[in-house]
Amino acid sequence: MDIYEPEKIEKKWQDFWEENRFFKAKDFSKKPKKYILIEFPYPSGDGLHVGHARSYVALDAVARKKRMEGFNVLFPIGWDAFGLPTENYAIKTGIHPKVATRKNIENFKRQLKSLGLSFDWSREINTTEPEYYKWTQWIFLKLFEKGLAYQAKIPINWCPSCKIGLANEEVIDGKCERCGAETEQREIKQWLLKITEYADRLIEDLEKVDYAEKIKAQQINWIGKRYGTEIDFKVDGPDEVIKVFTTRADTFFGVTAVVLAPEHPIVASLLKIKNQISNIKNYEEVKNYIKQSEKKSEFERTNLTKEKTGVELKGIKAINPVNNEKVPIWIGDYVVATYGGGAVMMVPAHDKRDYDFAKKYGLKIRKVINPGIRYSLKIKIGEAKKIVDEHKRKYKNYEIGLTQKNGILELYAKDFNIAYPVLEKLGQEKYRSFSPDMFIENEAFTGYGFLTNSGEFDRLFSEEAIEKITEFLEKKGLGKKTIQYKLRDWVFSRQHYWGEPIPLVFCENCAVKIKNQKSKSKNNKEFNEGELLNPGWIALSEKDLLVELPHIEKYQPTGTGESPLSAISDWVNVKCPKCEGPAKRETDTMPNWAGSNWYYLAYTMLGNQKSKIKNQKLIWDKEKIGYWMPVDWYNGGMEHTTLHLLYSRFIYKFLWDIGAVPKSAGSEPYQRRTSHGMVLAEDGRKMSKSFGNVINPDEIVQKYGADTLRIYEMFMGPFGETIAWNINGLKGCRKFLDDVYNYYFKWIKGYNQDYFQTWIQGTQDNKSTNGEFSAILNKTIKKVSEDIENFRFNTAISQLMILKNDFYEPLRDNEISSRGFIKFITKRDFEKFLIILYPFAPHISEELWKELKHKNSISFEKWPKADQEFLKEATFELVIQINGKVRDKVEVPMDISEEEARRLTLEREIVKKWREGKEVKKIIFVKNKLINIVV
RNA sequence: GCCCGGGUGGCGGAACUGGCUUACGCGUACGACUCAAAAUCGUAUGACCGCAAGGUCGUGUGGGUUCGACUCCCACCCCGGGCACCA
Repeated sequence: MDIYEPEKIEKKWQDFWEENRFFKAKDFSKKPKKYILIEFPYPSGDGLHVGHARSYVALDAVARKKRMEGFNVLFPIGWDAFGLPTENYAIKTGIHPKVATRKNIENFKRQLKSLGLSFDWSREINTTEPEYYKWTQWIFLKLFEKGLAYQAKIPINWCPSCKIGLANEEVIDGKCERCGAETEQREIKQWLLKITEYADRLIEDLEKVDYAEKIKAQQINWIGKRYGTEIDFKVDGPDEVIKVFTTRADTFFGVTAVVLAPEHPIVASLLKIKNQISNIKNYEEVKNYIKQSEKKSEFERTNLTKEKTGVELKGIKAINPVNNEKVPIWIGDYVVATYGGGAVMMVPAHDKRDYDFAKKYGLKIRKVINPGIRYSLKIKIGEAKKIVDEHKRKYKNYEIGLTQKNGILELYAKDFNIAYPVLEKLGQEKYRSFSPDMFIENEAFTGYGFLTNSGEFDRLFSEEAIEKITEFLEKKGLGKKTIQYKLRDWVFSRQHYWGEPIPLVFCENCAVKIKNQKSKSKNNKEFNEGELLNPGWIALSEKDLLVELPHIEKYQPTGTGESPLSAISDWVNVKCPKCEGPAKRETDTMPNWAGSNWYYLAYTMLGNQKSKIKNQKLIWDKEKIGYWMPVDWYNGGMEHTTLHLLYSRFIYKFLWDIGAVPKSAGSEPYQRRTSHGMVLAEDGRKMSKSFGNVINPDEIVQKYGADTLRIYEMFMGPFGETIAWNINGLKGCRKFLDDVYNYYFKWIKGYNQDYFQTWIQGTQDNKSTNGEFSAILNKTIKKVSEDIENFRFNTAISQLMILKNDFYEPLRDNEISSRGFIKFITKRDFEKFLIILYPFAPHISEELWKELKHKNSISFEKWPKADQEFLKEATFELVIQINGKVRDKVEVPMDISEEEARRLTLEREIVKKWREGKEVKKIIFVKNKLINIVV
C-alpha cells in the first residue's frame, strides 16, 4: 500500500517545474499581467528563517492561483547582498564579502527551492553584481544632477574604541554593539538625499494605493506633517531675531520664556558679541552648559526619564511680539535642534515639558486657556459648522467651538448652559459622549479650551484663536503660517567597504571655478545643479559608469572614520571628467537601502534577454517597466514600513518624474502592500541562536515535507499577526495531507479494483457526487478563492480541512461496504479539491493529479468557479429564540415565509412551555435565520 | 504622552452588514486495536448546579442602546507594535 512520503515526490516535482520553466513570466504577453512581489532577502550566513518562508509561501500561493486564473504572473526573487552583516562577518573570519555572499546565496537558493516556490529564476538579481549596481549608481547620478543629493556635516555615532562610525542599529542603549564602549557623537561630512522634498507627495499619494491601514498610519506619522505658526521674537539689545515654531499660537499670551537648543546658531552669535554690548552676564556658565550637552550622547539627551536641564542667558531678554512683554531667554538641551528651527516658546501652564522646566527653575506660570466641556458629534463637519457659526454670530463671541481630531468631530463649550441650546440645534443627544476637561492643580492643561488673560482674544476657542493670533502676527510682520515635518533628509553615505561606490569625484580646480562663477551667471550650462550645490564635486558621465568596487583584501575599518577604499591611491586618484585636472574619487559607499530602492524595476527588465553588449544583461527598458509596473501585490515586514518602503516610494517617484519610468505606470510603485507577522519560537521568544530555539526549515522539510510546512505556515494563525511556532500544529497539518493521500491510495485505488476501474475512467464525471457534497465543495471553492485575495490563509486552510473531513470518513469494520467509504465522491470532484489545494500544497497535488491519469501538469488547470446553484441550500436550521435566548432549532425549507415559520414555531413543545401563563408581546422574524418570541 | 492593532475554551484561533459563541487545528480524558508502547481509529471536552430532564452564568471591566450585543455607544483596565522632550 502506498504511503505518503513527501521526500520521494517533492524533489521530483521541483525539478520538473524548473526543467520545463513553468513559472517564467512573459514580457508583453496578451494575458493580463500580475506582478507579485516579496521583499528580497538579505543572504546572511544564518540561512532561511521560517519567518521568510511564511511570507514567501503566502505569495507563492497567490502567484499560483493567479496563473490558474489566466494571468501572466511575474513572481521574482533576488538578493539584497550589500551591507554590514556580511562585511562584519568578513572582518571576523577573513573570508572576503564577495565569497561569503556567493556561498550564502547558494545556501538560500537551495533552501528556497526545497520549499517549492514558483519563482521565475530566470530573472534572479543580485545587488552586488556590477551589472546591477551600475544602475544603482546611475540613479544616484540622476539625483545628484537634479540637486537632490547634497553634502552636509552630520553627527554620527562614533565608537572611540573600534574607531568606526556606527549605524543607529549598531548602537544599543548608547553603547557599541561589538565592544560595549560608550559611543560619542562626531560630525562628519555625509551625502544626503532630499526626501523631504517629496514629503507631501509621499503622504498624499497614499490615497491612491491599497496599503493596510496601519502601514499608512505609520508612514504618515513618520513624515509628521504639522501646520503651525512661526513667530519672531526680537532680542532686546543685540540685533537678533529668534524664530520659534508652535502649533499652539492660542497659548501665546502664556509665554514666559524662550528656550533655545544649545546648537542654535543664535546662541553662538549671542556669545560672540559679548564684549561689545556687554550683554550676557553669566558667560562662563553658559559656555559650560553647552560644552556639557555636546558631550552627552543622543541617547542621554533623549532619555525622557531624566530631568530637564537648562541655563538662562542672563542680561538679555526676548520681546513677545503680541504684548511687547520682555521674557527671559534660556538654553535647554531638551529642545530638539533639528526641528522647528531649534527654538521654542515656553508656555508652562499648557505644556507638560515647559511646566516641569518652569517648576524646576522657578519661572512664571500663566494660565491662558480655560478648559471647557466636550461632546463628540455624529454629524458632518460642514453641517455642524454652519449651525455653530450662525449661533455664534447671533450671540457674539459665544464660548463654543468645533474641532476635528482623528476623524472625530468634537464640540467644545464653556459650560452646559452654552452647550445645550447648540446641541439641540444640531440634533444631538445631550447626555451622550460627554466629557468635561478639567484644570488640575500642579499639572499643565494641554487640551483645547477658551482663552483668558489674552487681551482682545479672550473667550475665543483655541482653534479659532490660533487663526486669529496668526493673522494678527502676520499683519505686524512678526509671524506667519508654516509647516514642519519630522521627516529628515536621508543620510546616504557609509564609511564602509561593502557597498556601491558613489560615482563622484572631487576636483579643486572646478571648486574654485564654481565659487567664482556662482555670482556671475545663474543659468550655468557647464555644471549641473548638483555640482553647483556641492562645489568641487563632479559627476561622472553616464558612459563612465560603472564604478566598480575594487577588490581589496583589507576591508577593516581605517580608524580615521574614512572608508577602507580611501587607502587605494591608484583607485582614488583620477582625472576630473570636466577639466581633466587631478581629482579624487568619493570613497564613501552607499547604504544597503540603495540597491533595494529600485529592484522591483530590475526584475521587469530582465525578461527575454537580447543584449548585444558583452556581459551586459541588464538594460534600462522603459517599455518593459511600462508593461509590468506597478507591482500588484507587495508583501513584506512591518519593520520596513518607515525605511525601505518609504525610501523606495521616494526613489520611484523621482524616476517617474524624470521619465525613467513611463508615466503610464503611475506615480506609485506598489498598488497593494500587506505585511506578515513574525514567527516566534515555541517558547514565545524571538528565534535566536543564543536562546537555542531556532527552527531550521531544512529539518522541517526533511522530516515532514515542504507541503506540510507550507500548509502549517498558512494555517498557524492570521497572516498579519505574530505567532509562536508549535510542533503539534505542524503534525496536525501533516495528518491532513496524509488523509488526502490515503483517500486516493488506500480507499479509492487500494480497496476494490473493480470499483477503482470505473472511478478512474470517470464515467460518472458529468454528474456531481451528490447535492450535499456539491454544496460543501462549492462553498469551499468560494471561500478559498476569497480568502486568498484577502490574505486570510488560515481560514482557507481550515475550509479545505472541513471539506476533507466531509469526504474522508473511513468506515468502521462492521460497516465496510464494497466501496470502503460512506462518502462517495467522483473523480471530477476530487480533482476540484486538488486544484484548490494546489496553491498551498503543490507537490502532493501534482502527484495525485498525475495518478489520476492526466498528461498535463495541474499547474495549468483552470481555477474553478463556485457554482451558485449549489451554494444555495434547500433547507436551513431555523433558530428559535425566546426573549433573545436560543431555546430550540428546527429544520425548515429555505425562504420559508413568516406566517409559516410562526405557525411551526408556536407548535413546538418548548415554546408552548415557555409561553405558559405569559402573553406573547412580539415576534421578530429574520428571514432564513431565526425567529424570536418575546413574552 | 501620541498613533495603530488586540483582549473569545487548557492552547493557536473561528464567527463581527447586531441574530446558533467557540468552526478548523492542537492538547487532555476515556475507549478500540496491541503482549505492550507508538502510530491509527472512535467518543467526549467553556464553567457551574443536577442521577437525569434541564437550568444558571459566560467573548478584559463597568455602564448604555436593542426583542436580541463578541459585534454599536460611553468610561476604564490590560497586552502587542510604532513614534517620542517633534513644542
